[in-house]
Amino acid sequence: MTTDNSNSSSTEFSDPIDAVRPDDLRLEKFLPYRLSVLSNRVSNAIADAYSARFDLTIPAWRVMAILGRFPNLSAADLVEQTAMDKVAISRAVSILIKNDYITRSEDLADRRRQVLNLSPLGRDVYDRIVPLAQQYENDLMGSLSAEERGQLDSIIEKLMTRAQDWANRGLID
Amino acid sequence: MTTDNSNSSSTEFSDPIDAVRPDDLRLEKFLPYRLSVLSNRVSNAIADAYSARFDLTIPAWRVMAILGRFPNLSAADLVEQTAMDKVAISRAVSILIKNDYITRSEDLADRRRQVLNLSPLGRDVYDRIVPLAQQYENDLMGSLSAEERGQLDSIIEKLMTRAQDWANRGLID
DNA sequence: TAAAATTGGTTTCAATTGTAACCACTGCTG
DNA sequence: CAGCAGTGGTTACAATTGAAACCAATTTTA
Repeated sequence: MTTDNSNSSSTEFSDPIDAVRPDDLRLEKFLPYRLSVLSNRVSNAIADAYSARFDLTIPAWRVMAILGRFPNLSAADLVEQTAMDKVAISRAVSILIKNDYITRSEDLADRRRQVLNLSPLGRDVYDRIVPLAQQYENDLMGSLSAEERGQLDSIIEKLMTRAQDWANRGLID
Repeated sequence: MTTDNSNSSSTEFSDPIDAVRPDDLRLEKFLPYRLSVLSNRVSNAIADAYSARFDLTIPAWRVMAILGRFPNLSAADLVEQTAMDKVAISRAVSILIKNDYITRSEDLADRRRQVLNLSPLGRDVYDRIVPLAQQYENDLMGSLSAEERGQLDSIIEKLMTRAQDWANRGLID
């Protein structure tokens, strides 16, 4: 019920704002901008929560989130799973090891690889951080209807694919 | 259906998380994570385009986007319009002045303020950048149906509001 | 009307992040 | 096998970003 001002999607300007040049860009309606603001707000809030309670950065938390589900991964495996790059992983891992949240052991079969796992302490933290994360997620999702949640899911998927295409081939024009 | 019976506002944690291990968290379904990945992909692609063609960073571009629509703003006005902070604005402005994309003049009424405007060159660049930005936006939106575009608009609005609430009051728990 | 507090904006310094170079090891090719 | 390309991971260094201190002009207030 709160939702509607009329259909705000299309591009009609009957603006009161006199003499708006036809091709001005309205930043506040520009999707890349809005995504960026939204994502930053969300990430900052969560980053604060994690760092205050567990002394964890977001990259480090991501690594833990993956290791909690999938034991015995290497750094390279983490790169695959997290959309983070090698360097970020390497730094996150070294922090986590310093905190005794994860353990690192050599892979005997391939002495370049290191097998990573949550330590008992790390598992502990993981078990406490996951509900916190879920709380944030639920709170966020709680502002949407069940229907909207479904829509959002599929919309993000589509946008993600398109943006990925850009990275691969660039914007075609 | 799944996620809520608790009205999102309330503060009840009656969770029997005593002996029960929390569910694993699936990072790839976690909204904050997905937003972050999506936003980064989009921003990076666009940042590359801008910097390659106009030697502009995203913050600088944002400042131009606003000044193109609203002349005679001060840095403080820009802070209001862009969700960027003072420092970022100050840096963007100084780059833009160095490039001769904008002009800065003293406000006689208040000698702390500086009135900013696009220079003729800046207006020129603006007129070329806006269509490029719109092309990206259209391409992104092109992956959605008209209906989805409307849904996305209102969903973002809601999420934005919720995330803003966090910033103000923190997650209530 | 002289402090004191506020506002506009910049500078400084530390922390974060990205890029490239790098070392150690593996695996292939000849 | 020797040599060389590729992989796993870290290090070094530059660029970006954020937080706090700061200067100058303005407003408040006692």
